[in-house]
Amino acid sequence: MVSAYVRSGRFHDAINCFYLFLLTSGVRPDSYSFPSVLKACGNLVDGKKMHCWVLKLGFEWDVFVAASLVHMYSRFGFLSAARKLFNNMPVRDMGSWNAMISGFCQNGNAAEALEVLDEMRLEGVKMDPVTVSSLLAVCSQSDDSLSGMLIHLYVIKHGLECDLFVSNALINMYAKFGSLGNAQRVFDQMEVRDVVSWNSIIAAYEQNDNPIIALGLFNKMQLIEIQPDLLTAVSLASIVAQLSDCQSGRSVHGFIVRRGWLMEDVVIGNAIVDMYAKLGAIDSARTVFEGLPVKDAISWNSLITGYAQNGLASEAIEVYRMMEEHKEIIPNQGTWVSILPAYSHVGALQQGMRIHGRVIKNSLYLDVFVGTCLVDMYGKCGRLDDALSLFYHIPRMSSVPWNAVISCLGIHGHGEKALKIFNEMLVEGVKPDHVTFVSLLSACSHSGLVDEGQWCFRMMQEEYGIKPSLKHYGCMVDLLGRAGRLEMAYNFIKNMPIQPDASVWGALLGACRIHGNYELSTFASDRLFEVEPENVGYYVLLSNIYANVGKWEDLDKVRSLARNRGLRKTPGWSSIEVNNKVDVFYTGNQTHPKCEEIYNELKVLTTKMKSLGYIPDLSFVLQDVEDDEKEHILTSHSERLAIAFGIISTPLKSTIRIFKNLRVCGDCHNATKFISRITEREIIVRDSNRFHHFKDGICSCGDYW
DNA sequence: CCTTTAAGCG
Repeated sequence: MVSAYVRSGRFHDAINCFYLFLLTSGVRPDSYSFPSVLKACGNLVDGKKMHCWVLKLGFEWDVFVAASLVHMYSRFGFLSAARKLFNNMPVRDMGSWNAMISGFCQNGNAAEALEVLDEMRLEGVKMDPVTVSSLLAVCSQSDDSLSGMLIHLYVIKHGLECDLFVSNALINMYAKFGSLGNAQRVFDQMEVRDVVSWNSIIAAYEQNDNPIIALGLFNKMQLIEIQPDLLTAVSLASIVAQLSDCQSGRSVHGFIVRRGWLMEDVVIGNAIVDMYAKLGAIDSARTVFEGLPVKDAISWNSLITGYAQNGLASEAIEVYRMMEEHKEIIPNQGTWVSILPAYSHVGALQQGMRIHGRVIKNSLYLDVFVGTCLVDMYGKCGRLDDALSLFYHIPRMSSVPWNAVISCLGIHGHGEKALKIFNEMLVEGVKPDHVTFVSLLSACSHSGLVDEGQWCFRMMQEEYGIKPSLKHYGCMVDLLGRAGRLEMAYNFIKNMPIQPDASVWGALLGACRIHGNYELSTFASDRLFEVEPENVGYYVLLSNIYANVGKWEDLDKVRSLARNRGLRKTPGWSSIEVNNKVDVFYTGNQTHPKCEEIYNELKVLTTKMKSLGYIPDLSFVLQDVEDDEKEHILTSHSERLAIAFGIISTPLKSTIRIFKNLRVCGDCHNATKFISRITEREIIVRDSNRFHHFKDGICSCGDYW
């Protein structure tokens, strides 16, 4: 009975059953029941108590029972207790060694496990399939490919390859290391394969971004009538998400529901939540999440990430708030990595800093993922200095934190500094990847560093053998175009070895907007509407160009073109965080509780601005209306409402941080310069493109934007 | 008695 409970994972029931038996029946347990119940204890916590019972009933000389105790203690990481028992063992068989080693392996304690292994070798005891399987698992967990390969050599030398467990462990290990060839070779050599073998090889391809081969293997597995289990389904969910196959997603969901697995195991539920989120069906993800009988931290993390990745940052923040209300759910590293990007996205600095505090409390501040998210958060919330000093305190062996800090410097317009940090990266021996160069090129383009950008683009290909992607090309067009070299940018596009996409033509069109090139903008927009006719942003951009040069008929044409395609202008909004709360303003907003005060403040400001020489630039208004009306439209732009709200709601002369979902309008940019001078405040505006730091009537970007 | 496969995040 006890062992039946253990096999089905009901450890509490196993232990309770054992105690009931012990205390009521008066019959001595035998040497078979103790090992089972000790295994249950190893999965929970009260092993000490059970150890007492072993001693009380005189079972400590039983080899099996003693080995179980050793395993339990080494699994908890109680080195000395395990060792003491081990040294006192009457007989040391293979099982005792394995008990000790596997305990450490299951604990993730690779170093200890390998130490015991050395000892075992010194005593002339050879590894058996059990030892090997345990060790291979821990090598893959701890990324120790060297030890893993050595063990594989041992396996070949001693003919252990034919063992099912050993082969399965090898497939898993090679999958973890990304060597799919080796994993496949082991799989092909196997004479007998069980469901674990199939799951392992399917997961190998699925986890290494090869969903098509993974799916093929799944079909093969069904053909030879191996029944898929829960773990197969977990891989399957990820496969269909990678293939963005919504319909198959629904089938996988149905398959799992029919088998009742969704109610049985939280892991598969989480996998389905993640699958729907990745397929963009965030509402389905929410529904599955709500229906889960048990939710753990990963369930919550998956939903938060799902919202954040679908661009729904406020929903992600709301879900995190709900998660905090469930005291029994303890947020972990994954939670911070899910929620921090959402805070970055809306500029919720104060809330992000609260997370920073918790991260330090949980000693997770040295985690590369969390550290990178924090750097990104500080950078994107306008605290560049904090982002930089934090960067130097987190591990930076991989390119990931470097990419984040370079990108932050770029959006703040510090191109030179970004290049300097890139140089530091090379000096420290960190290899740049394709993301590094996207960050770097965009940093150059924001700062007008044309030559440096071209140098980076060449170096990327010649020294690092990275083939430029559309993102890189887009950055280059932006770099040349912004700097006014429109002809060069256009020739650059013509010479591209791959088909330019909308982002590339969009960069050219954006440059035309800045430099007012009517002819080229017409040409660029024609190409643009061929490849991406449904992006409303480009119609607005083109309207801006036409309005600027007074081509009202052309503007009307663009408008009706967009209208005929059923497109509506993305509403502009700006947000500001005051007292841990994010307020959002839409252009022309009349519903905010402080609405009247905001418009009054703007009226007062505008008068002062005009006396200092501010002239509204009416060319930024797309509507063909009277000048008075145009001026009013400019004044009610969302960024201006947010700034005015900031002025009346925060202490005098304190810094104001604004977020805008689209690009800041040129007139608002000019106006903010005046406002910063009048109110003696630093005003930091982050728009969809970059940061603008306004202070004493000037902007850090030097109007290069 | 001791052995293999699990979901989220840059």
